[in-house]
Amino acid sequence: MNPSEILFSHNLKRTSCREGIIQVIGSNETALSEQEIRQQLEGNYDRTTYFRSFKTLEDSGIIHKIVVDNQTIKYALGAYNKENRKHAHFYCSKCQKVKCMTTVLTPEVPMPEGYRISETNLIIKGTCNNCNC
Amino acid sequence: MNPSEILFSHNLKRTSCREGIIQVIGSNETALSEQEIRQQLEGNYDRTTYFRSFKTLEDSGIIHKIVVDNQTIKYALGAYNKENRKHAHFYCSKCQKVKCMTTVLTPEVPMPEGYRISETNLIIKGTCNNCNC
DNA sequence: GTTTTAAATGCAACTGTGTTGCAAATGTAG
DNA sequence: CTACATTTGCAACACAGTTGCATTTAAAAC
Ligand SMILES: [Mn+2]
Ligand SMILES: [Mn+2]
Ligand SMILES: [Zn+2]
Ligand SMILES: [Zn+2]
Repeated sequence: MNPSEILFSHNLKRTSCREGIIQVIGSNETALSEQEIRQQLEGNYDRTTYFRSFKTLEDSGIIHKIVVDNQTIKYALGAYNKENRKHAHFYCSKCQKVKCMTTVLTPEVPMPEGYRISETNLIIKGTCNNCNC
Repeated sequence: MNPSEILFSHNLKRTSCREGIIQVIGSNETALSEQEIRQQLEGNYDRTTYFRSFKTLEDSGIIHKIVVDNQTIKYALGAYNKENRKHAHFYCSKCQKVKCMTTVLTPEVPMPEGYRISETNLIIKGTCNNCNC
């Protein structure tokens, strides 16, 4: 599916900003920050528009947001794997890239009595296969 | 150990701001944000001083920082349990409190060839035992 | 194709976090 | 008490995030 079809299938208006964001994120191996997306995007959209677009796209599940730390936020396509499970994310402290580790699922955590889990986020930091050569 | 002794044992100057931060964090069950710490602290310190104090205290391992999302940052005492292992953190989306789950260790994650892990963060979101009554 | 309307965008203004440089204040060792 | 290195306060700045409102636009209705 191309960006336009993706938006249509989620009952979202097909605006150039949204299509551009999906297109750029979809053509990268690693997750991208707002700045990186903006640099790869032709149209010059307002910051507000980016944030509202990210929110809309995230709410619909077209993209997902990865919070590495309070200064490092990245976006990638999709949200779940085939089994509707969430995956871990890897942050390389050398190249600063964030990769969706689709083979590493977030763990089922045994919680003390009384706690209910809605979401589990697993962020792994280290150096990636590229940077360890 | 009281705040003054903690600072001394880490070769840090015993300033009132640092002692206050340690004291406030140490007397709370859950992790605290900068604002919450400031509210419970008597002295009126500059924001810069807080941030530099947090950094110093974190670098020395006296406190640890918990990044729930890019808008929610909390601080708690300590950094490791007895076995020098890191624990998971629980964020309650009802009461917004963050709790160190010292019984839940961060998992040993099996990574693909070539990746080296330096740190693993596990953030669990849901509702806590207090809010589920 | 034109009209209509709800939704998306741009802009201005604002909050909050994080960061730096530098002068003044302070903790600590001698 | 004195001297000195460290910490602090202040000013200035960078940048993420958020809101209200007027304008523009997508897409449905005609
Ligand atoms: Mn991912
Ligand atoms: Mn903790
Ligand atoms: Zn790398
Ligand atoms: Zn709660």
